[in-house]
Amino acid sequence: MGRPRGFDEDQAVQAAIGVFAERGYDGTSVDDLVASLGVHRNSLYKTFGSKGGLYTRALRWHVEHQVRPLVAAVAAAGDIAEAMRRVLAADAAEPGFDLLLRAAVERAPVDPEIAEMVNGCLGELDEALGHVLIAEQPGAEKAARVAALTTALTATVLGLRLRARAGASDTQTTEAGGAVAHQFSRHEI
Amino acid sequence: MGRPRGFDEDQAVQAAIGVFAERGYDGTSVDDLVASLGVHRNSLYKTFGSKGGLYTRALRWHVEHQVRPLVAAVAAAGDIAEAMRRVLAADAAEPGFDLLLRAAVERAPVDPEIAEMVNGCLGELDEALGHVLIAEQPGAEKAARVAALTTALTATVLGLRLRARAGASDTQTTEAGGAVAHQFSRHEI
DNA sequence: GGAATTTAGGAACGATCGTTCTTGACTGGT
DNA sequence: ACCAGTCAAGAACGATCGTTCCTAAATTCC
Repeated sequence: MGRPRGFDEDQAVQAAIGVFAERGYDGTSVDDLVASLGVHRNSLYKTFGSKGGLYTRALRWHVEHQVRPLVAAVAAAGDIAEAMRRVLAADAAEPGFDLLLRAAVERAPVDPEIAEMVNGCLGELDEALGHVLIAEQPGAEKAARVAALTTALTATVLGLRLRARAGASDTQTTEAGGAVAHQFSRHEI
Repeated sequence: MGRPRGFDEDQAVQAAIGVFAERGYDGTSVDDLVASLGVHRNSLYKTFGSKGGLYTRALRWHVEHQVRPLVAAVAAAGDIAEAMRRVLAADAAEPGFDLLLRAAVERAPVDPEIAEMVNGCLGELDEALGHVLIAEQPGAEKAARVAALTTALTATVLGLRLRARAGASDTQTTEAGGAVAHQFSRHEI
């Protein structure tokens, strides 16, 4: 059935995640991708259709294989402090969720498909944090309030990573995460 | 002293803020700027030096004239709920702080001058929230804990605006802001 | 009313953008 | 062995990128 491929598709997608996360969509050229992925132009277009197609594939892979496990780890945490610690630890290490962050800022507003993936993923994180919050505060039945708080907590996580990217120190973000977790855990919500 | 200018410099900078905030740095071409600012190429380069120079000027103006008043309004708020309301209201309206958000994500990591401006501005927001927090909780002397909490609160604000950009509804972000403010205000920190 | 000086208006630069085409190398099925 | 089909390699496409150059128009100073 023809000549076999000289590259692994998933491996190429993973490399694309790193490049897009670092330089952004508009800041990444096809030449950059060709050089970083080890996949030649023709194969790239044959396999992914376009630069945008590769980006969508990369974000999908990122969400499903890198962010989803992080969400699962958060959902399995015993308390908010532990959940916060896990999400910030995964954030500081590779691969984190930098591509999701950048996609939310620069692609979601102009690409409905990207927006749907981003919001779906953030919604899952909301849910995970909600489970931890409810398990920790068994007396709180007000689902609406929990939902609002989890939205805020997810926003805090995103914002802390954003500040880390912009130059904030690891200790600053770690302490901030711990402080907000403490604030949420020692009183009822 | 030569032919007078056919454009207002501050007005051009303000227009640039809008364009850069909407399309990002790499997503904005000089042709876009020429068309949106009503300033012709030669004048643009004569006045601002380069695309990057104009971006720096735009961000500086944004921080000093648009974000700073917002920070002042936050600092003057009576409690965290009011501060949160003010920051989210200014966020939903024009001009908000979208350029600061985008700069933090896509320019601060690669441009030290931008990083310094962004972090300085976020630090001011931290301070403003810290004042409100301390005034509200007069018994809390632990400055370190307040600093960590304000870092987290600033991150929450950034994250909520990020989610709004990505498609979250106004009510969702508003309720989230209210919920987190409530969480911070009705117990001591 | 020139001379000097500054801006506006565009054409034009080389470089790079995303994408396509051409050619040859390599494979499985008959 | 040969044909059909897939992939690699790279040249090449028109368009657009950020930037510069040249000329004409408009102002102040003498």
